[in-house]
Amino acid sequence: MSFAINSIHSRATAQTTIATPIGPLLLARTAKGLAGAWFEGQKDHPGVLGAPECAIDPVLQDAAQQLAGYFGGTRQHFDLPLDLHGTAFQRSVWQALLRIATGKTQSYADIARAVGSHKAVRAVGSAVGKNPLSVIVPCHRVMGSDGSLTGYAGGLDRKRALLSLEGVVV
Amino acid sequence: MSFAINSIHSRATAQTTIATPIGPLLLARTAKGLAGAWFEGQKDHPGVLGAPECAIDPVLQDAAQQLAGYFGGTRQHFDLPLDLHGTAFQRSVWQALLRIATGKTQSYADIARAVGSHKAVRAVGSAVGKNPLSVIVPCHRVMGSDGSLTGYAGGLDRKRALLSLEGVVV
DNA sequence: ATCCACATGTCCGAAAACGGCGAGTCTTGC
DNA sequence: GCAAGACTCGCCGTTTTCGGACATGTGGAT
Repeated sequence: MSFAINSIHSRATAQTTIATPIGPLLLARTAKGLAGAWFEGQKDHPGVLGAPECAIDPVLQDAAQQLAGYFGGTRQHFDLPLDLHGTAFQRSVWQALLRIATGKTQSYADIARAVGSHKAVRAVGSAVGKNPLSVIVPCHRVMGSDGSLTGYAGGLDRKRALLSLEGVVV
Repeated sequence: MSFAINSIHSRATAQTTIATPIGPLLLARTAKGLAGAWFEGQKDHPGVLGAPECAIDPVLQDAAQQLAGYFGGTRQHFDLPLDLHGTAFQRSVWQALLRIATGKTQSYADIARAVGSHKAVRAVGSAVGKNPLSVIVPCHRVMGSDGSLTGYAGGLDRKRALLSLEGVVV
């Protein structure tokens, strides 16, 4: 097995796996901030990371605590240094996701409008699907224009659970 | 809730509800004339209209008075400006209805012949069923070829009552 | 280099379903 | 026999549904 240059595998400086109500979540950081959060079995889960397992890393520890607050229902948004790697288009999509408030949802078309090209709906779809920071970058708040629960790299059950936790009725 | 462009909801300029022996009748007008008359509980009753409730509108007042005369048995036909919206076929059917005299009846096949396509009997049926001006456009004067009382958007009881008021024996 | 597959949404045409019917057949019950 | 139902099928405008084409950015396969 080989990994692309500059992938998370070569950049990660620390990692840890925390428990959540919807399954273990692997957190990874780089020198610049939190760079990855994948549920077990998730589509882009990197598998074994070369980085040292380190539960006392300040960023990871902070993330774990904020996530605990989120799943406990007491925290509405995250405040962490993020290191998002992707194309310019993907980053603008992910930024748009970060602007969706907890408990709200938007459609893929809404995001497309927000990033300036209202017809790039499918492109938005694949960009959303490649979000490296589950939960923290709230890609679960994106639904079809007709209100349908379209897809989620971590499985639709998790998407439903997250939305329901935020008080959204599906 | 949203309404189709160009529906009665966006065109109505005034409305009122009058009492009749067979239940409340909602009247609505547009700039061009009387455009709607629906009994309470009728199939296509538009529900709440956005138009201002206005009992002293000249057209509505005139309509109310003529209807009072009709239900009192002293008036045989109406003389009002009408604004009928529908497809070309529907309008031709409604025009044919207007030519049926009080106290007379015709069959759906008769109407089909009258509008030129003697085989479009079922099509006539649905057009008649969509008549927006109950009583005034006398869709209640249409019966099955065998004399049966087929259907009425406001309920068969009302159809029976109107015909009986006009002296038709069912 | 090219092609394909995607966590979509909009539009347009074709096809099918749906009636406030009517005429023709067949089946009952006298 | 013979009338009054029950059933079938054709008829036609309207409405609803369905399927394909298209627009778009990226990554992986060929």
